[in-house]
Amino acid sequence: MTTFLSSYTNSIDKKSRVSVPASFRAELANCSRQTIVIYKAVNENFLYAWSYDDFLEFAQKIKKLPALSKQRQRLSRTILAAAKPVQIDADGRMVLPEAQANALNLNGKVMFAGQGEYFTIWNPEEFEKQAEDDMAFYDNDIEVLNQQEELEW
Amino acid sequence: MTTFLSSYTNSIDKKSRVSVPASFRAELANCSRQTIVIYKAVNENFLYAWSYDDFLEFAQKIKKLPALSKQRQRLSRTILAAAKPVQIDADGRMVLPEAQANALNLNGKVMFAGQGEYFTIWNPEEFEKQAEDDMAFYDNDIEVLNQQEELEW
DNA sequence: CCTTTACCCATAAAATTCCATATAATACCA
DNA sequence: TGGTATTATATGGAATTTTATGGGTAAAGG
Repeated sequence: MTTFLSSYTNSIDKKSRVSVPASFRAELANCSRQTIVIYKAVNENFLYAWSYDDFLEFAQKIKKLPALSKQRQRLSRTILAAAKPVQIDADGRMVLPEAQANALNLNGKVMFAGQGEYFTIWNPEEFEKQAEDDMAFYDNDIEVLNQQEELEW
Repeated sequence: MTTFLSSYTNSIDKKSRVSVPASFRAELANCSRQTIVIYKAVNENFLYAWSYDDFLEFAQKIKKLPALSKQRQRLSRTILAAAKPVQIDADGRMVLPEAQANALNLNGKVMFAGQGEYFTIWNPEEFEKQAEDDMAFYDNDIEVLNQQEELEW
């Protein structure tokens, strides 16, 4: 299973190209294609990015909802219909889809944050703010994680 | 399971390289890769260092939370995105990530402290201070340990 | 056509590998 | 057991490779 770790900040050029961090590319190497599926987090200012393979697996969860249910209708619209597959070129770069790049209000720099089986894409300054907010929850979150650990035994 | 014991102080050079203590390298020998995952302890002045394998196991706990939940978002941002995997080279050295090295305020020396399935990385002087502080809690901590022992029998 | 997208190449900077050596630890042997 | 040879470890620096990134050009598509 893919595991993206660490974070990186790269430049975005006039053609909307950014280098995908080398370590992320290495993670993708054993996937069936060098394609990343990107969609915007609802009510948040970052993008989700999955390997094509893992995104399909994630999409299964949505597919399991009754085919014509309202929930499925809505989720497949906000996630599946919004998802853009982008290819990684021979130089290890991808082109950020216009609409999604605009949503991030970028200033020449793009930040990639490894978050396990997916990574997220940010305006670097925005990520900094978010990180500060996250700290307020840290102790509590760790507590929950520890409790989960106990349950497993 | 990996068990790091003892402590060592080595030099850090201009290129931010430090030798990983030989006994720690021996401990890592049966891991799938000679990679250490490093991340800074929150609100403390030392770094955690895990074998790649053991860190992935830890990451599993985070991955078990629902993929798009707020809690998982926060934990994976503060821990997974902050975690830097570093390779051990043929000479037994690793490069300390810049941001994390800065956080330790190093003066040419790095201290490694084996703490069981992970080890920690310190500014040697800082570790000395910490050791003194720890002494104040010693009697009480041993008490807790004894109680846990009784429960297990 | 003209615009966008995919390829290809070039290069600077950064990261990694390779080699060389001093020192410390260990093994060997008289 | 004392002394010496051998090996392992830590560490400095040079050489090589990888990465990120800019620009050009051909192909594709409207």
